[in-house]
Formats: sequence, C-alpha cells, structure tokens
Amino acid sequence: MKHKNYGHLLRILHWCNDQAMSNALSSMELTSSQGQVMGYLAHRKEPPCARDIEEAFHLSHPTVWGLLDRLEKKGFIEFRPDAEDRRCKRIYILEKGCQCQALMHQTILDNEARLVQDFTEEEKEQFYGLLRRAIANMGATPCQPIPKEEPKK
Amino acid sequence: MKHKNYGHLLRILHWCNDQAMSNALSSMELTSSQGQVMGYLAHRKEPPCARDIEEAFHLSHPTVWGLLDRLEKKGFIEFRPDAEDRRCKRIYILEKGCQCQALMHQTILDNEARLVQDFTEEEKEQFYGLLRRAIANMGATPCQPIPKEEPKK
DNA sequence: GAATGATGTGTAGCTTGCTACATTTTTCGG
DNA sequence: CCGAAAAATGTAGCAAGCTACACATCATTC
Repeated sequence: MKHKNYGHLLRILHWCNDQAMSNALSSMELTSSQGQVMGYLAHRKEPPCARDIEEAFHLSHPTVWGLLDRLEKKGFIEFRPDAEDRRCKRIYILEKGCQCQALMHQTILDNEARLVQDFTEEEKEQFYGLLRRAIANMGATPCQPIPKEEPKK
Repeated sequence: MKHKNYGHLLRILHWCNDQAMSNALSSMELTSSQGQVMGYLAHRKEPPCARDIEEAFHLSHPTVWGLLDRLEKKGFIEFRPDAEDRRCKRIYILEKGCQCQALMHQTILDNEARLVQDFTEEEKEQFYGLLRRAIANMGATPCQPIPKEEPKK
C-alpha cells in the first residue's frame, strides 16, 4: 500500500500559488500576501480595522500588523483613528493603492483559473469540496492554539 | 458563477496541517519542517548531503541550511565531511535523532490519515490526483525563478 | 465612580521561506 | 597544466508566519 503524502503536495502547491502571485504583482511592488490584503480592502464597504483582517484571513495579529505596517510605509494605505473608539485605527486606501486595484483583481482571478486550467467543471467542484472537507477534518481552527479546552461563557 | 478561492483554501489547509504536525511533535522539541526532514533522513540508505534535501523538499538552499543548522545545534544530527568530495558534508543521524523516529513516523501517518479521515478510497485518489494536476498547472518548478511564460492568451 | 475584564493595538523574539552574493572545491575545455 | 565554469556550502538581509507579553481603551459590574 502506497502512502499518499498530502501534506507534502499541499506545501508545494501552496508555495507555487504564492510564488505565481508574487511574481505577477511584483511590478506593483506588492508581495502575494500584501496583494491579498489590498484586494480585501478594495471590496470592503467601510474601512476595516486590523482585527477584521485577522478574522478574514485567519492570521495572527502580529502577522497582520507587519503586513499593514509595510503597506503603510510603501504608501498604499493610511491609518486614521476611529472617532468613536480610540482603540481602533481604520485602514484607508490611498491613491497609490487605488491605482493597482483593477490589475490586482485580475491577477487573482487569472491565478485561480490557471491552477485549475485543465479541470472540468465537475472536477473543480470536487476539488473545492474535498479541500473544504479536509480543512474541516483538520479542525478548521486557525489562529487558535489547537482545541484542547472549550472556551467558557 | 461563483468565484472559488482555491488559493485561500490552500493557505488555510497547509497552515492547519503544519500546526497539527508541530503540535504533535512538540514533545520532541521538533517543528513540523524539522520533523519532515528527520523523517526523510531516517528512510535514506546513505547519509545525504544538503543538496539532496533541497531537491526532495523543493526548498531553497538557505532554507535547508537553516533547518539543518538548528537540528545540529539541538543534537539530532551531525555533519561529517565526505571523503571523496570535500565540498560535501554528509548528514548523520545521532542517538537523539534515532530515539524519536518511530514516534515521528507514526505522527506523520496519523496526520495524513486525519486529513482525509472521512474520504472514501476513491475520493482519496481523486484528491491526490487533483492536487498533482494543480501543481503541474502551476508550473511545478519550485526553487526556480518562475518560468517567464505569458500570463494569458 | 472605581475596579475588573474584554478588546485592539504595539513589541520582542523565534522559525521558515525567499533572493542575492561569497567562498571553496571539483570538473572540464583548450 | 591552467583558467573558467559548475557545484556545494556558507552568509546577509528580508517577508511572513507564529507565541507571548505589554499597554491603552472600552465596557461592565459592584
């Protein structure tokens, strides 16, 4: 019986996908992760705060903080304090950030399409479904120290 | 037509898998990546050099070098110069490395099984096949500057 | 209104991934 | 045989992920 090393394949595929994104976005001085964040900011109705991004991307707070810090230093975004809650710093897209949105959006779509370029519609559905089930099997609780105790009310 | 964000799912699934591995291996003071390397070393007939690991894991040289450096500092492995080619430093597993191999091997198997725990045999085959095809679609050339191909037709 | 806990942000330090470059040794063409 | 290319290791510096902790602000409770 042959052992199927799914973890190994996942690592490679995730890496390929990330590299392809970074490569496509390099002309805008954006990395893959930074591009994904900009894409998220673009389709938001209201300017989110860092916390919202953590939840949307299943990333830890320091990771998001680092991403936003670099995006701010490069002039894509800006922080403005929330009027009602002084803990929050709302994230606003600057001119430079707006300029690259169309290209960025298309890059994301192209990349997703390339990944499954020779799949039939049925296979795409299968792949999507299997990925989601695998995530559920693994606990599906990113950013939490692995469920070993239940949170109390 | 709904957009399927495969890249997002891949990121999450890879992350879940990695965390689960790290969690299971923490009692041995090994991270997920370090454990994978130790597993590879264990089933090798001859002690490999760093270059072999780069190819097996599709990782860059500095990444592998960092992993091996930490494994050596923690006393799991040892470098010994090759008699015939003084450029090579062969990697030998030390006593401490041998002690954890059975547990490590089982951890890897358990984790892989958990990921597809409710899949039928047929679904496992499908998942494996689709992952491999997706990797091929993405170029499947990790550790190379990305084939400069035209993004679209 | 003050203490306490919850929430959001900032910081320190680690691992793991990368590119780019330097160094040493081997190999090979002329 | 010599010099250049190739191959293997080592180093510097960065991005992005993490945990753990510290601080500021809000909300709630007494």
